[in-house]
Amino acid sequence: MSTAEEMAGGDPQPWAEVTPDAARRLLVAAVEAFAERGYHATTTRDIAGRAGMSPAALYIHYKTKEELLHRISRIGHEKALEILRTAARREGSATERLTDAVSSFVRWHAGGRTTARVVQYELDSLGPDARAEILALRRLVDAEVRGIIEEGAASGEFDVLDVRGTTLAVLSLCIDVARWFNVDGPRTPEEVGALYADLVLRMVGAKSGAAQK
Amino acid sequence: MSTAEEMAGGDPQPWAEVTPDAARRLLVAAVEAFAERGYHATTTRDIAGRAGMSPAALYIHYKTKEELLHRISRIGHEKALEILRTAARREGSATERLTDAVSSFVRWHAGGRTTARVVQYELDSLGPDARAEILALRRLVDAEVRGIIEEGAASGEFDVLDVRGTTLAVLSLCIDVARWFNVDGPRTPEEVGALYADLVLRMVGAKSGAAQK
DNA sequence: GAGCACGCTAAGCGAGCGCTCACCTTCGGC
DNA sequence: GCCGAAGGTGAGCGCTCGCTTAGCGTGCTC
Repeated sequence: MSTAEEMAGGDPQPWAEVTPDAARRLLVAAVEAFAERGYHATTTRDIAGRAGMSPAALYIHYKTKEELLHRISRIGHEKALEILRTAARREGSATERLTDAVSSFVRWHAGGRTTARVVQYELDSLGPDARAEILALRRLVDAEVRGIIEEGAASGEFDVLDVRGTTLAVLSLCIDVARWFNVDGPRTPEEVGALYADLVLRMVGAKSGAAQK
Repeated sequence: MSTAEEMAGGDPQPWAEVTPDAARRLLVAAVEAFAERGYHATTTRDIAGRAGMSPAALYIHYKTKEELLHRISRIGHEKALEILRTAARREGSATERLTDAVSSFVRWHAGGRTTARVVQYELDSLGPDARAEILALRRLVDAEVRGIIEEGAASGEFDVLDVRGTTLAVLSLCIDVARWFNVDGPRTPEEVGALYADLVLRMVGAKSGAAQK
């Protein structure tokens, strides 16, 4: 929730839907800790400490440590899905919508890298029920991107041999940004978003010459 | 070291450089356990149990649990680097060498997903010294791929705006295969390798019409 | 065939884990 | 001004963790 995240395209009012205030502070602390050290290497004492509370306070708002991860993961996936839906359902050609989808999705992963890391890489730490729920959200994410690519391919705007495989690769490329992106590195989230949108248009064989912007 | 990994393009004699036999069995058990549950969620008792030994046996061959991860990571990165070097330094055009590099690199990540997962995703679990050593290997990996792309761009074979950014994206795409690839899924490592080689050629704007194979 | 290095085990240590419990504040309603 | 609910704390329980230590069997050496 620090300034870096907000400046870099993150939500200006992140986790606003989490109430009361103490529960939100704990959740934000958990996001930071999970992103830094991973779920299993994070202790409940660490989370409570970051939120300025005693270890016991965590259990007033959350039943277990896993429930914290579950809540983070669900809210994060819903946010990711919303970003892609907005891009997929706006006006414009498949090329424009794919550009919008990739650049905004990448901006979210780069700018909110802390959150995105937890959302994308701690899925296996959830129990079976929670994981199944999150996997359903991921299928919706996949469907949004696949929809754009299918439409572009059907209209002749794109040139794609394997729609499912290409969709997988596009999402994979975007998601992996959360692994390598460095806030102190040479690229801003906006730059990476623009670069990746161009690369993805090339991958789908979009007709417009994105090669020479 | 199971059949699936060997059939799918993995090393037929994996971890042969690790001796004595008991040390290799422990290391193979650790790879499996780390890949399944992650480093921090894996106990030394679990590793020893998989290798058919008592927990104490681990400490005869390795000083700590982290030394196991360090050894796995270094051997894995050396193997990955060797794969890319072989492709980068063979005869042929930049297009041919990039195709070779991507398809073999992807085959390794898909076929040896167990190993690749540990190698690519447990880097943060290492201590500062070990992590620095591994990061040096990763820079060599990056340099091999960047070299091919630079040569293709210089000769006019490729059309690339941002060589460093494109290199990053290509490697990112390949590495993320270890996250999503499923041995029981619909695609073989060879199919993913071929698909990804085609997508990467599109990303670098290779002149040859890979779009219509 | 005695001596011994080596590989391994059974038992367990100190520490830190997730989580609980008894109790303490604060504060709005009447 | 009293009261109960809501939200917090300090202490600590039971457990499992990474790792150690004392001792045992086995096979090689001479």
